[in-house]
Amino acid sequence: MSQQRHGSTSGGSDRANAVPAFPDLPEATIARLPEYLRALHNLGEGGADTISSEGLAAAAGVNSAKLRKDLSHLGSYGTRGVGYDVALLIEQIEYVLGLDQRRAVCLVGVGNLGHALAGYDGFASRGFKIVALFDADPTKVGERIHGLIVHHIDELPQVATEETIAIGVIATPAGAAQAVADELVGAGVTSILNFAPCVLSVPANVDVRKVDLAIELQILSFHEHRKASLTALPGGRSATGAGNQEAVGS
Amino acid sequence: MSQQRHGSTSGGSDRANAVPAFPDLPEATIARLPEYLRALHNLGEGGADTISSEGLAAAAGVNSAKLRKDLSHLGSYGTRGVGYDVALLIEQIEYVLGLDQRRAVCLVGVGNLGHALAGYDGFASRGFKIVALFDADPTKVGERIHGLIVHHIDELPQVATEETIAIGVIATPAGAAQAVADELVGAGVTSILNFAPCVLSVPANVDVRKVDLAIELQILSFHEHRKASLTALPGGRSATGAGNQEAVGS
DNA sequence: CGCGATTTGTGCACGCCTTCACAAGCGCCT
DNA sequence: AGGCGCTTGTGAAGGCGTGCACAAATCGCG
Ligand SMILES: NC(=O)c1ccc[n+]([C@@H]2O[C@H](COP(=O)([O-])OP(=O)(O)OC[C@H]3O[C@@H](n4cnc5c(N)ncnc54)[C@H](O)[C@@H]3O)[C@@H](O)[C@H]2O)c1
Ligand SMILES: NC(=O)c1ccc[n+]([C@@H]2O[C@H](COP(=O)([O-])OP(=O)(O)OC[C@H]3O[C@@H](n4cnc5c(N)ncnc54)[C@H](O)[C@@H]3O)[C@@H](O)[C@H]2O)c1
Repeated sequence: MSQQRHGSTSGGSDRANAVPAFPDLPEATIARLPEYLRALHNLGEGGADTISSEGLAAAAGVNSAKLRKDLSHLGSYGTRGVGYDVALLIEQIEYVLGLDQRRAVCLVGVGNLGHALAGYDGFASRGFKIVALFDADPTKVGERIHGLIVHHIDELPQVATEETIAIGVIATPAGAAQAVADELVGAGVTSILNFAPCVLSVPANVDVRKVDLAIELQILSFHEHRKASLTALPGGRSATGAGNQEAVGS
Repeated sequence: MSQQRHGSTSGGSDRANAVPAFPDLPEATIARLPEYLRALHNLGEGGADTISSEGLAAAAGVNSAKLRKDLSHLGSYGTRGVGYDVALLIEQIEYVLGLDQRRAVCLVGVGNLGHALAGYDGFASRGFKIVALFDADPTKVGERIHGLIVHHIDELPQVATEETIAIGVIATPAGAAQAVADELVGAGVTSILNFAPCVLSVPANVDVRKVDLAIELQILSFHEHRKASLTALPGGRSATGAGNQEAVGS
């Protein structure tokens, strides 16, 4: 989820002022919208014109009531007795998420992980485009990866003036992440996706999301540990095929 | 996953010190423990013997009250007026997370991403060890990556009998993920970390966590969209920056 | 034209999580 | 010994999210 909400915790005003184009969606809802969107695309390719909340919920791995409530936050785009128009709903969700406008992404740290990310087509397929790669290692600068040339990190300000970069992805070692974040912020980046295992400090108007594999594994480890300590008296396995899924979370 | 929240283990049994099966920690707390652990290791290397909740909270990017409440769930390992003993707390958290026992991990799908994951030392540094790599592509089988040989996916059952594999990591295309998950479950894996953008269906006793880059980017995109539609100017800068994605309980 | 089947949208209750605020505990200094 | 400052641990309040259950809305059909 997001770490820094709107900065004003004590500011009494707020509330109901923001009427830009859409209401303030619950953070939990926002985190699920991309999942719905993916499910909708799959369904659309399967030839479905409309889909019920039950069906879409199953495809997205969530409760149908939750899905309906989530979608109700965007407005009423369903038809009672029928379901949701797949194409219309895709359009709406993409609009709310701001996916209708191409967003420029830059990637800093073209190492093991960065290399994989640079070639990931999951970026482009959702309106994101990697416009620049950066690294501090002179031996990597100039290298061509998936059609992009690796720039030196010092060139970031200049590249940023040529093209407005909204999102920066950090794939450097943890020790360099804060410095990189500072440079990204200085270059005008307002959203950061951080793969380095460390806490980043950024201005309040910058959003940071973190992906940490080690944390995911440790959470799984805890559940393994717990499961192992319950084997004494398991009480039976339920063979339900119910899928259960952790969300990301945010 | 299932939520058994009956009062089963309640009662007045206070297992304040040491060992056995532990209380049910809130899922939110579990997700933060690894972050505390990382911060503690950093602090420990910095030479600190004790750390206050305020200091540790800052290092982990959370509220200090939250941190204290989280730690209180594990028992009382702090000293009022002084703080927490770094080494002791590390030991306790590692125990609770089950990191004191080495957990065998296997990785399925040695492509772009899988290749990077196979070489990631963030696994080993927390008690995890990749014991096997699998892929379906005959041209990749036999390849040696970071000291490990890539096996064909069909060999999974056999390898699993040689070594108990607790955790499986899926880094295949989405279309193959469910089939791979089924095979992992069949081989006795009870925890899965899924990088493929799809919903997995597994038995109730298997935990699944999902990491989806595209979702992270889309959430950032939403906030970009929102920020762009607000022409107001924000205020100061805050020093928080933890990212944390949350999720629902397993 | 009305009726039943179907599905959305939502009021409501419940439980989890966060955060505040403070008493209790601990060490140190005088 | 006693006071004082510092820090933990926690009770309580409030907010957020979830899921149930149902009224309202819509379609198809006789
Ligand atoms: N490899 C993985 O599977 C994986 C998984 C999860 C998280 N991570 C994390 O992602 C980060 C990168 O991992 P990796 O395995 O790719 O490491 P890596 O060492 O292979 O790559 C790091 C890259 O960052 C570059 N770099 C270093 N300092 C820089 C700076 N100041 N500015 C720009 N570039 C700089 C290096 O030159 C190198 O190319 C690490 O923080 C790691 O913990 C890696
Ligand atoms: N590359 C990235 O940066 C990135 C980032 C996030 C998520 N992902 C996701 O991770 C997954 C892998 O991405 P990638 O870029 O490495 O793809 P890739 O095509 O490079 O690698 C996929 C690998 O899986 C193997 N494979 C296919 N079917 C298999 C099966 N049934 N059993 C075992 N192995 C099988 C393929 O042979 C291939 O080696 C995809 O689902 C992708 O969406 C990738």
